[in-house]
Amino acid sequence: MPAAKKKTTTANASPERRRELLNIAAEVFAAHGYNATTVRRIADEAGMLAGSLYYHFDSKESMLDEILSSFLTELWDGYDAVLAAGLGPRQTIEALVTESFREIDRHRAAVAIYQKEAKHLAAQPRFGYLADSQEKFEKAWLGTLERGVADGIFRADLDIRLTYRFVRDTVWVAASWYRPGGQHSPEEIARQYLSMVLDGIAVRA
Amino acid sequence: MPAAKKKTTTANASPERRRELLNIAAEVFAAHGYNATTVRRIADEAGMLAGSLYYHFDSKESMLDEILSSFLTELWDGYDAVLAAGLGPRQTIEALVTESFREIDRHRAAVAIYQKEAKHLAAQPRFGYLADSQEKFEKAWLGTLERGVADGIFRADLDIRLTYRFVRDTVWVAASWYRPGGQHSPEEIARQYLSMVLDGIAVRA
Amino acid sequence: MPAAKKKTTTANASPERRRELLNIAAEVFAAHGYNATTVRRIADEAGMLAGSLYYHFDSKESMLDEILSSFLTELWDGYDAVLAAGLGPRQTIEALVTESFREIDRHRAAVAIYQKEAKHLAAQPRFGYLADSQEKFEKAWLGTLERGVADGIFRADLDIRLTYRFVRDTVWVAASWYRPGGQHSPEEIARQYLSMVLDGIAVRA
Amino acid sequence: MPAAKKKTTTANASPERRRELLNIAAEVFAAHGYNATTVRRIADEAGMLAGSLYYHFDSKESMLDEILSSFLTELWDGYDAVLAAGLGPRQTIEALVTESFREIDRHRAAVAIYQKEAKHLAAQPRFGYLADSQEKFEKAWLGTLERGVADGIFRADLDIRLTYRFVRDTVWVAASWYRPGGQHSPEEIARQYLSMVLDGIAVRA
DNA sequence: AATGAATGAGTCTTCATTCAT
DNA sequence: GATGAATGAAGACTCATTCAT
Repeated sequence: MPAAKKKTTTANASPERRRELLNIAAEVFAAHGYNATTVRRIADEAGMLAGSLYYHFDSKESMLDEILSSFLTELWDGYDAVLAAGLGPRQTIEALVTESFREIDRHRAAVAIYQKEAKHLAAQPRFGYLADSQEKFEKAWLGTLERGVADGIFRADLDIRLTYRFVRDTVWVAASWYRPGGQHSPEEIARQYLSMVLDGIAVRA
Repeated sequence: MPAAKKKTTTANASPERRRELLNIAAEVFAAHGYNATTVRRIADEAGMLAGSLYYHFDSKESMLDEILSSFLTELWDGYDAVLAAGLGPRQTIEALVTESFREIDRHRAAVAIYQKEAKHLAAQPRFGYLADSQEKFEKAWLGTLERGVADGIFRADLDIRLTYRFVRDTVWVAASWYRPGGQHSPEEIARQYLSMVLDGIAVRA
Repeated sequence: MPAAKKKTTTANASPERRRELLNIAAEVFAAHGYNATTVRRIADEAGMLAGSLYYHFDSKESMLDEILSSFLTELWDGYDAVLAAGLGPRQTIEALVTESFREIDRHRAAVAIYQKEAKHLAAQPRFGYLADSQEKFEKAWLGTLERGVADGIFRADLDIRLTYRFVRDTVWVAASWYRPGGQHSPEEIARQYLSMVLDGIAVRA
Repeated sequence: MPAAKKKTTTANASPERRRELLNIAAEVFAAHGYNATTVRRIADEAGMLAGSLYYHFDSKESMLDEILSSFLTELWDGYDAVLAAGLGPRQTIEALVTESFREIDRHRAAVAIYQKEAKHLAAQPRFGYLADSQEKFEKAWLGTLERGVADGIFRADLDIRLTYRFVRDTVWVAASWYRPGGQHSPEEIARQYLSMVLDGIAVRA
């Protein structure tokens, strides 16, 4: 009499150990790229043999999946709270940028991976949620910018989609150089970025 | 037997064919990432068999090398001309940004590859010139910004290194979405980007 | 400009070489079982390295697939000809048995593999044709037997499905001991088997 | 340190639990083949973890061993009784066939495994008893048939070895489709098989 | 008796590269 | 200039097995 079949998803193992291992994996993926990272390298870094990782995870891809999806989950928790707060366009942008830098602070590796790999991963069914997230993301930011233009708060003489990309990239690329625990706190970096993006770097006449 | 070991095959073949093949390779590298791109894929795209590429090139890596180095050569031709022109800080930044968007227009694939792979490639001796270029690049941009701050043209209340990264990333990330022959000319995109970077997106009080 | 994309099915390579390799593979599969056979073993037997087989075939499974499907194709060519000939039940059975032994003679390895692996393979979508074939097979044999019983040519006091299995197994199991080029020709073996099946081994009173 | 290396764990545990587990294992081996069966699959089916099986058994192979050897032991108990009874050739064949179907009824899984794996296992020293059994088996059956031919009870115009294989395979292959508790009792199936084998399926003129 | 976590050997497969033709 | 066939090294993954708890 079969007892508990189909526990194949390898969701065994204590969540803490999984987290540890995922952090290690994320770090290596971020540093060398997903494809260039060997499972063995991750295992080395974790002090175990390559095959042992498969006790905790189904595959290298499922590690990536879990890293990205848990990052996006947290990100959207923060974003949704901001968007639900009913702030004005400028305050919304400020809050989104600040929240973004906080996420970069907490999930630097995941963000870096996201930057490098999201585009081609989004094509695979398994990573369809990346495309979904991108769409939702665009709607939130672009919508806020448009509202700001309509309200006369943001400049109307700029191509709004260009502006969107400008702000978006400006924020996320930071993951490529940001180091947690560095000179500036995420909030301070956000403040400076916002100042640049909103007011420009030129001295006002 | 003469000692002319390597490079017996390479560099035969008409330069035009090489260029064609490198363009194809660059496109595929840009789309899927260098590591994820198989030589066979490039060959498929070129209508030949994988092995046949080795009549034209020493290795997959040498294709990458040639793509990146010829891009950087052109880039520095443009940059050096700008830097030698003796312009003021603001005009220099304007000219560098414009030149950069022109390079993105001409070498979109190469720039995209550069963005994704430069960081980890720079560690390898063969790609040492990437690190050199990055250093020279930083010197040029950061120097100009510092000059601008000293001259009272750029704001002094911002962390200058943060500003540098902001401008640098802002420009190059554009390669990830830019499509040659699109709605805006490189010059027009440069103009809008400059307006954002210099004056900010907020309406002036 | 991509020329001839999507030739991924690895149906390159001269058909003769493929056949040679498939014969080798079939022999090894038959001797040790599909699962217990390593790709390396096949390659060894073929005088090449394991990886080299992948120039000719997509996977170990596709070798198995090709072995089984090409056997079944030939088998049904023969069977269909017999069934289309409009013979009486007894003559049909005789012809089917004879044809079967000829197939065993020509495809001994494939038949042995079929015997061992068909049952669990048939569950996989890729090998669905095995189930189809089994069904068609049953229809042909069982139908002929039923016709024979109706015509008063075969005994009516036996469970007809039991009889079907008896005849079916009787024939195919022979693949496990048959060696081509042995003492008896396939036709001679067929003659003796038919004599046993039709008349029994007991001396008639 | 005493020299009692192996078998420290094994053979602990209540014999009933062992039996249960062996039955489960046999079922899985029979369904998917020994090699294709993972220890984890057996454990799943038994509602425990893979490692836990090693409290009861030394190895996967030892499970197989125990399954096959205990089947053969029982089989020979039955056969030996028949052979010792001093029956005539026809009655001996009848008794052996009946006994065989009873074994199939009791040890269906073991018989199915035996059919699939015996040939290549027999080569390994550990399973030498399989070869021994086969030899003894052949001696018993072939001898009885020869005696029958000599006595004028069985036909003399057939190749006796072919006849032997015919009868042998005819009986054992039944394990591949037989389901205990089905429509016919083992004795009834034996009766029908004997009728076919002895008298043939054709209506007597 | 059984679990959780790991080992280590081995498997299939991929892929850059070579080279005779 | 290109093909066809192969090499060889490496990679992801599997699985029987071990063992402390």
